[in-house]
Amino acid sequence: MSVGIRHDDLRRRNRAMVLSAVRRAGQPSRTEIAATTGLSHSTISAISSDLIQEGILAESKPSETASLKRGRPQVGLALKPEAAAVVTVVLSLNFLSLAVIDYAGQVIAEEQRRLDTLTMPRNELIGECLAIVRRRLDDPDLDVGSVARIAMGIQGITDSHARTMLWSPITPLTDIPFADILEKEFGIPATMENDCNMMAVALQWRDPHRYRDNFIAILLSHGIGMGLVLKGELFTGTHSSGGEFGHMIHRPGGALCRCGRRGCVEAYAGNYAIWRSAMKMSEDAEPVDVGDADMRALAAKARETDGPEREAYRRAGEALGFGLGSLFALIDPAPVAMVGVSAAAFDLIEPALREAIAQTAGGQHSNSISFDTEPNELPLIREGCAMRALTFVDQEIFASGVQARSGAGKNVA
Amino acid sequence: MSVGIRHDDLRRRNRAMVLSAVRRAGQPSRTEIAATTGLSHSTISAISSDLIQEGILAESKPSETASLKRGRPQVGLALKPEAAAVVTVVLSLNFLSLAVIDYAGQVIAEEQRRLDTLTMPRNELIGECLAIVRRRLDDPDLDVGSVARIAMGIQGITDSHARTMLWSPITPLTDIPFADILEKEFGIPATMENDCNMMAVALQWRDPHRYRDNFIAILLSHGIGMGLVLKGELFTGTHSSGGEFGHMIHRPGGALCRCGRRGCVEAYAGNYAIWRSAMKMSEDAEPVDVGDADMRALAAKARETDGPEREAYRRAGEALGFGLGSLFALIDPAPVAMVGVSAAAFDLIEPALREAIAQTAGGQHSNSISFDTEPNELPLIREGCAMRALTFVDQEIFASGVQARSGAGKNVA
DNA sequence: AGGCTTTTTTTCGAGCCTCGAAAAAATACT
DNA sequence: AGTATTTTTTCGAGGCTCGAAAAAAAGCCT
Repeated sequence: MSVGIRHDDLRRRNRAMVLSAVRRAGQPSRTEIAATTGLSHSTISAISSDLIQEGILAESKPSETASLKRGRPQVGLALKPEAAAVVTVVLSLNFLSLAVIDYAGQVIAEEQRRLDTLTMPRNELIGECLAIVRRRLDDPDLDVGSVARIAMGIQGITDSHARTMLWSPITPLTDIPFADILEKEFGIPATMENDCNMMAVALQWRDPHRYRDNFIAILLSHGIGMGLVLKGELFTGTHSSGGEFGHMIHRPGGALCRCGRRGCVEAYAGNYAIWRSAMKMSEDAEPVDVGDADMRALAAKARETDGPEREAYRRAGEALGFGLGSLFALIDPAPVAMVGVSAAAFDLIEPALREAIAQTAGGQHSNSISFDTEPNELPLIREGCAMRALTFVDQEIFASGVQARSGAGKNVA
Repeated sequence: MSVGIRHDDLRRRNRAMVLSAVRRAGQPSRTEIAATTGLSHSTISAISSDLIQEGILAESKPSETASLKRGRPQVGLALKPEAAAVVTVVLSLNFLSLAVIDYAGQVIAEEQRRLDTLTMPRNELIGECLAIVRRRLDDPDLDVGSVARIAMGIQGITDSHARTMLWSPITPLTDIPFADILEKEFGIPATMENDCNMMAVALQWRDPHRYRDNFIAILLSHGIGMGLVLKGELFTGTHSSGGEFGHMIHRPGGALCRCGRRGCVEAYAGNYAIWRSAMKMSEDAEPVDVGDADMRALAAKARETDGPEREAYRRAGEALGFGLGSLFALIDPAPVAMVGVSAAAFDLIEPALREAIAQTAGGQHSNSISFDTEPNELPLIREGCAMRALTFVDQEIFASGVQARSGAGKNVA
């Protein structure tokens, strides 16, 4: 089954450990790296000396705080920004955004574009995505040769290998192999990631204290999505990106969901569902798009008077609560981050949510389950894509040593 | 975060690979092992020569089928039965069973006992478990020194490290650290495993073709349990054994569940729930124990006439179907094995189950989801415990080389 | 029967890798 | 300026895997 460890894998893995330690810690000294990896000082010394020679790491001036101690001061190691670059492409409803990010994680270029994703034919949609990347790669200011990875993120379902968009609410089109398309066009390795998974990855980097080994990111937007990290690893389905929390069944045969089925959590907690309920429309009413501004107005009204608007949020909370309860029955409770427009209305959702979750087996100690909110999902998705792409470069390219790098490598003797 | 690879880990890991390959394949030749592990012939030769010298493996006579080919015949390597032994203890409702299993996986001794688990005080329950083990270890026919691991399985929730029984339907007692108790008493490393997880492990070994990377084992008995294998690995919760499929919410505020809450899948599909429904009792009626014979009679009656009995099974199927639908939304569909008394009544359950699952997002291709049934759970649980314990011996004891083994080692120079 | 072919297994030297100890480097303290 | 302290590098030892070649153990062929 799983394959044995060859002798050359050893160095590769330990180089990867060092890179990972540096990316996580920022500017760790060799001694710190030795401590976190458990490898000997001599090994760290050898590996970091190689990595510096190859132009992947650079020594940074000793941190000023260290001056208090006696002894030889530690010298920090940092990722060399010019060692490589990655490109992120995020496709969401009527909106396409791109960023170029250096190896140290800084944004060095970006571009955004509105487009009518719902009605675009297949060729045009793909064409726009390729064009925005090409424009940036053609930029003479950019060292094109150093772009080592493209990570595309999309709202919707992708396959478990992160290569193909299987289905998305932003377009009627299905099964677009974006990763293959990008790779063929630009000759740069690419992935097609699920938006909520990338949100989770970003949270892990933003707040590793709170979001480390086990947590849940839930997107409360038009639809309901989820990114799940268990035991420090992104959880995906066996075939698709999985984690379709929004389509767990809340009430069998219940309200009509955007997916065409009935009773999904989303059919009670998605923006369209809250809107439909607040407007006292039938649960069978066809889902409609609701703008962010309208949702904010709805939330304001719900806060003001105890009418159908407030009841709509209450029902959304109930659906989310029972859904989370079922999820917690499977994985045990974990911290939750609520992301998206309706996360700004979490005050309206939370009471019913907690009440519902307390009625479930998974929510036994519902008070100890903590929620955090973040109304803006796009920056998170981009950050997640960036970190995904960068760690790929760390683990799969730079860890392997001997690779022809055109960008920063040219200065090396 | 994760730790670097030391030089000495290399050998350990590769020895573990070889042992795993031999356990999986039965009597593979060195050449076959080299092929499956990807290691070189020289390495396999060196490692297997060590393992033979240490009394862990033994050469077996060349297989007769190979005689057709030219060339030097392959010589098979097999696990040496005397290299070690493990003990399994399975505790279920009013029933305690033990088995001693040799390193090659053959049962070499067993004992079973009835006891009144529901009313036994804490000390007695623990005492019975210790006593049954002690009796076997005191057996003069048994080479006690070679017992390298005890795996205990219990119906109920265990912690994610497989050390403590947190809760079980077979006793009102909670939080019994059986693993620690056994270790302290006998000085042999022990674990406390969840029954459904062990069913899943056993299926993986019984039919690796069907149950390999992704599958689900569901226990249809008094309660509803689940063991889940994803990407080849047993899935557990973050704190508990997790996978409490039976307590996902089917109908918010619905029928009374044994767990005291309402609307759980189990409150519709557990034996007591089917019985309650067939007897036209209220959904609020307190759950009662139903014997296996009674359940078989109920199933027979349901097959005979289209009355409340058949309807009860239909409702059970519906609950299981919507529950599976929600589960599949999270992990994507996978093969399912139905285990336990009510698996023998799966013909009564299946139609409604398929109908329900077809109404869910996860069950889009409900016809392609395949079900298998196995009415007897106890043998599976024992097998799972045995394989768990044996692979522990492979990976954690024998893989590390230099260890003082009393049993088979004494013949080594 | 004896030599030849084929396949499996072992042997042997080369090349890496990590480790521990000791040396070197760089700073604060006295 | 010398000493103590801490970090980093150097160096030799020991292990591990690998590839190539040799050895072993059959069947095949004349």
